[in-house]
Amino acid sequence: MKTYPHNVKTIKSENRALIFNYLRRKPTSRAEISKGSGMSKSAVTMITNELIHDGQIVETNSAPSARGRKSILLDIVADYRVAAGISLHRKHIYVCIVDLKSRILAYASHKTSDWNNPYRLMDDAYREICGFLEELNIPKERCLGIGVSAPGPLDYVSGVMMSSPEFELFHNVDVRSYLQNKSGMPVMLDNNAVLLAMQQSLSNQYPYKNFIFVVVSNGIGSAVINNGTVYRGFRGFAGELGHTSIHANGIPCSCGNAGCLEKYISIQALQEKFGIPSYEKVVDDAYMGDHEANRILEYIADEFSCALGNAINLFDPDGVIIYGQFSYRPEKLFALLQEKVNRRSVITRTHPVEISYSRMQPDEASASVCSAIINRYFEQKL
Amino acid sequence: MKTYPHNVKTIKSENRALIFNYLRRKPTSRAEISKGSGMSKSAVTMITNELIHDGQIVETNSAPSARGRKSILLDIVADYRVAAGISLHRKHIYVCIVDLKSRILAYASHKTSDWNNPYRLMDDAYREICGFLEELNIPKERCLGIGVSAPGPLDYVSGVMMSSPEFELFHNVDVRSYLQNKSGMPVMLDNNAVLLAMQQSLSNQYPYKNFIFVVVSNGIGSAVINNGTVYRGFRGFAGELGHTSIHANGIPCSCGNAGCLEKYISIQALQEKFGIPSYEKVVDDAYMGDHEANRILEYIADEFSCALGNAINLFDPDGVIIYGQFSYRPEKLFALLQEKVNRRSVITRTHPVEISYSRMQPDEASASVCSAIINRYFEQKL
DNA sequence: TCAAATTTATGGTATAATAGAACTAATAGA
DNA sequence: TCTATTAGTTCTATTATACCATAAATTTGA
Repeated sequence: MKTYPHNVKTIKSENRALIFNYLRRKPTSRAEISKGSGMSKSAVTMITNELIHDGQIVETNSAPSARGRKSILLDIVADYRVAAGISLHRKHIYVCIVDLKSRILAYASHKTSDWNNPYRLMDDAYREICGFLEELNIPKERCLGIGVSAPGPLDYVSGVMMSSPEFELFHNVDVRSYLQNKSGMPVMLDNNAVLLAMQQSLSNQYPYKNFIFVVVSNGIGSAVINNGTVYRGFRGFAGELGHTSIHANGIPCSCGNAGCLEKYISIQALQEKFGIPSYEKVVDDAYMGDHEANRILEYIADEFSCALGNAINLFDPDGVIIYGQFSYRPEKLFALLQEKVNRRSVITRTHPVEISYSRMQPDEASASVCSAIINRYFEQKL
Repeated sequence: MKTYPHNVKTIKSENRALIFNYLRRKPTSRAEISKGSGMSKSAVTMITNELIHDGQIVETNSAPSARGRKSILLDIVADYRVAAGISLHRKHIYVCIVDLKSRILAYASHKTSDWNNPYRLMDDAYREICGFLEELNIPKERCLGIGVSAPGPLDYVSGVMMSSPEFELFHNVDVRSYLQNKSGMPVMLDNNAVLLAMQQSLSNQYPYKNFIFVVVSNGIGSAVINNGTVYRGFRGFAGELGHTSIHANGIPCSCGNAGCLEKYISIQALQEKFGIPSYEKVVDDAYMGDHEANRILEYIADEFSCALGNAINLFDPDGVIIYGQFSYRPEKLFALLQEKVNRRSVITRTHPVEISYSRMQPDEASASVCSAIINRYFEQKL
């Protein structure tokens, strides 16, 4: 249900966003954009020339063509703007400056146990951002804003972090207001699974149009990308895969539910159940043919496939991408997962649903903290 | 990721759709539409006058106002167009003609066991539709198309029914092509849960913006409405709640999975487990204070709340609406469900998620078979 | 009863954006 | 060098809206 009207002015900004959606994936010619998007050539010319004039895009080399005049590729000007990012993790905090192509221009990572004062933490991070911008000689006006990522429950609409077991001391910290007032820049708070999924969606590593992105670390979070946009639900809390129950009367979880996936396949859970030293060790042993190690992988695949199968049955994706822990030598586990998911999910009877591991590089993942800010720029809802 | 461009012409059709979205809910004045939608008064006047001229809407009585000129309410002309519907159930087939306000103008229901020849079935249904149109003196041109609903797995994009345990003999029946060729009208095939959810969404019975609609009959299906539109997933198979597993190693299901919700709370399952004569009897007994009957309700709520909690954790809705079987004297069961879901779902820690039973009337539900066709008309993507 | 205030609806004009056609530019191959 | 082909630009007609002024209808209160 669309509640905003369209007028002559919105046309242009929507079409501009459409053009950016091509360019940010790869350099593209005017002709190709016109054909792909359905816009007239003249409209594409008009908009792109304006963007060139502004310095937002440039003409790069020309692309070979079978016959006729070569096309001139247009490309994003990566450093037209930058974005700052603050990534909160359980044991460290990561601060970075990122360009429009998600390349990291500056970063720092600090260990921290000082969760007592989230405001001081934000102060420090903001000071660091200012320092980076100065070093890079980038005036504040060229910084689009600050993206903040956190693993815990948060309200992305209001920009407030809620209390969680992991971040005990973050009781309704209004990250957005605080940082926005301090910096005078737009601030966007988001869940790290959502941000990573956005980044993955853009990376073209997998061709999925509708995928579930699962982040396995201490907890298990997820996000769903539906035709290129994040499925948010009512308040943006969608995707709590880790607290999905696979045993209605199973192991009690701190969340109040019983049988939560996290209680079965998180590293902590595996350590408790099997006494393993590390997941990597188990995988290495499994490849060496160790029976017990293979049994553990089988167990993980069994439990995980149940939760994944459920999510697939509900979301009907064309792919599932798993990020984090299980990406270590993933072939063996993923073969098992695929097989078991195929058995469990009725959706896979109608079309294949590929279970893949994320090939995102560490720096891409780090840069993802800015992806909401950068997306906002490219949408240019002027 | 929008892939169609906007031009001067699309503006108008989108704004017209915006106006219809107000009018189909309730009669509304031009002024109110203008304020609510953000469109200028002149644009609203322009479009509505055109629609009046076409006979698509009319001015009705004027609405009282505190001060100043009374506003003139505009209303849909319900019989400007009609839609035909064919609803396939396991043991009967339902055929109807519906107006733009989802009022049933003609209908018939037939018992049938003749699933041997789905084409003859469609032939019969289409003949009946033609008969109805003749009786009602409605020329074929005024019929928007034929909506077809079925409970089994189907591809709404291509309009093909797939084989399922319930409809064994429907092996890839191309309902759309067959009926479209026969009738020369647009044909839309859809899942009955989706159609009911669309109808519910329009009915304004509940204020939810993002709800999960669950249909409990022989199987358990569901559909998710996200900001007024159906969440479809990759190929429209989303919402297989009934084959969501709540016991990873539970009762084997014909779908290949184990522990599917259907295997626990479907009437058949309850009869097998508890030997009950009918669900209604159990409920009546429970209200009379019967201990065993209350135990059964508790059991249902336990199992159901697990699947619902999972779906809520994944979709983050503001409400869940349950339709069908459990709507019989629902207060007792729904109180239990609400309590258990609140315990199981982490989402309910952040905002309330109401578990309600659908108050849709039987005729509304029957008319829902046409809701995709009618929605298509009101969207008027000209 | 009548004027002021208020709200609804309409009409005219300026503006913005696109489509489409005609045109120029560049390129490969015969 | 000529031709077919594709890329990109420019100009004009079209279309839809916003904005402003105005008209119409209604209530309030003097």
